[in-house]
Amino acid sequence: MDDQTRMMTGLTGLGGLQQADVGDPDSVRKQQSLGQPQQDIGDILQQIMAITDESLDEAQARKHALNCHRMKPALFSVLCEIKEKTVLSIRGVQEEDPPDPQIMRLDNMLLAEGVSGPEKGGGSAAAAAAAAAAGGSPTDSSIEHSDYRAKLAQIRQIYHSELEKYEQACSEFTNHVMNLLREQSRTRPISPKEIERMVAIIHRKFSSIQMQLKQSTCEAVMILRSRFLDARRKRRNFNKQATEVLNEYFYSHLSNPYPSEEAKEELAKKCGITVSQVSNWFGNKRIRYKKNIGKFQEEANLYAVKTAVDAANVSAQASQANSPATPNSGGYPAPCYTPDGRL
DNA sequence: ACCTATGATTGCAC
DNA sequence: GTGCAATCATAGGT
Repeated sequence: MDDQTRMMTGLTGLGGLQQADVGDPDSVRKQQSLGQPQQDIGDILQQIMAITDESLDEAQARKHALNCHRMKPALFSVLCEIKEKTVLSIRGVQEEDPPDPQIMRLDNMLLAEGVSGPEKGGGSAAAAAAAAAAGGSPTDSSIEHSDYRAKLAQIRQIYHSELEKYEQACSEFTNHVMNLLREQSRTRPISPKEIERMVAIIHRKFSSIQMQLKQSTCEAVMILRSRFLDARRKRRNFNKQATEVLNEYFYSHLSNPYPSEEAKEELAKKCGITVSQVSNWFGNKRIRYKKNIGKFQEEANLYAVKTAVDAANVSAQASQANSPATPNSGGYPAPCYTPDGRL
C-alpha cells in the first residue's frame, strides 16, 4: 500500500521522460529524436511487453533499468488506479467458500472408520464388533480381524503420508507464489488482498486434490469392508450333531422356543458355535417353522419321539414313571403324532 | 445347471 | 436389546 501512495505522489513527473536509460539504444534514439511524452510511454510499455521474449539475464537487466526509470512511479500509480477499478469488479466474483458438505461427509466417514483421527479405537473397534458379530470359530474371526486391522492400518498410513505430502507441497507452493508476488509487487501493483486471494485459490486447488485423496481412501475402506463382510457371509452348515442338539431343544420347547441366555450359552457350548449363532438358528427356525408347519411335521414328530424315548430311558434308569415329553401350552402349534410315533 | 436348505444380515417394531 | 420378517448368499443335493 505504501508503495501505491508513494507512486501517487510521483504522478506529476510525466513530463521528464526524455532520457530513458532503459538499455535499448534504438528506443533511446527514438525518444531523443521525438521528445514526445505519449510516444515515450508507448515505448516503455512496448519494452515491458518485450521482456517476456527475452532471456533471463537480459530481462533482469531490463527490469532493473525499468525499476530505476524516472517514469516508473508515475506509471505505477496509473496502473494502481486501473487496478483499483478492476478489483472492484473482481470483488463481486469473489465468494467466501462455505464448508463443503461433500468433504465434511468424507471427513466424518474417515473418522468413523478410524482412518483419520486418533490411532486407537475407531476402525479397530468397528472391526472387533464386526468380528464378534461374525460368529464362526474364534480362530477364524481373529484371523479375519487381524487381517482387516492390518489392511486398515495400511490404508491409514498411506492416507496420512499422502496428506502430509499434499500439505507440504501446498505450503511450499504458497510460499513460492507469495515470494514471487512480493517480488513482482516492486514492478507492478499487487495489493496484500490480491496475495491473499491468490493464496486462497491455491488452497482451494490443493483442498480439491485432498478431497480426491479422501474419496479414494473412502473407496478403499469400503472395498476392504465389503470383502471383510463377504468373508463373514461365507458360511458352513453346522455339523449333524449340532443341528440335532438344536432341533431337540426346539421341538421339546415348542410351546415356548425361546431359550434363555443361559440356555443359549449351554447350547452354544454343546454345539461348538457362538451364542449369536444359536440366536440366529432359533430365529430362523421359529420363522420357518411357523411359515410352513406342514413341512416340518415329520421332523417334529421325529424329535418328539426321540425326546420321548430319551425321557423314557432316563425315567426307566431312574426307576421312575412316564415323563412329559412336550409341555405345549399355547406356543407354536404342536405336530400331530400318535403315541407310538407315527402320524 | 438348477433347486432347496440354511446360516447370516438387515430393517423394522416393540 | 430382542424378535420378526424379508432377503441375501452359499452349501449341498439332484
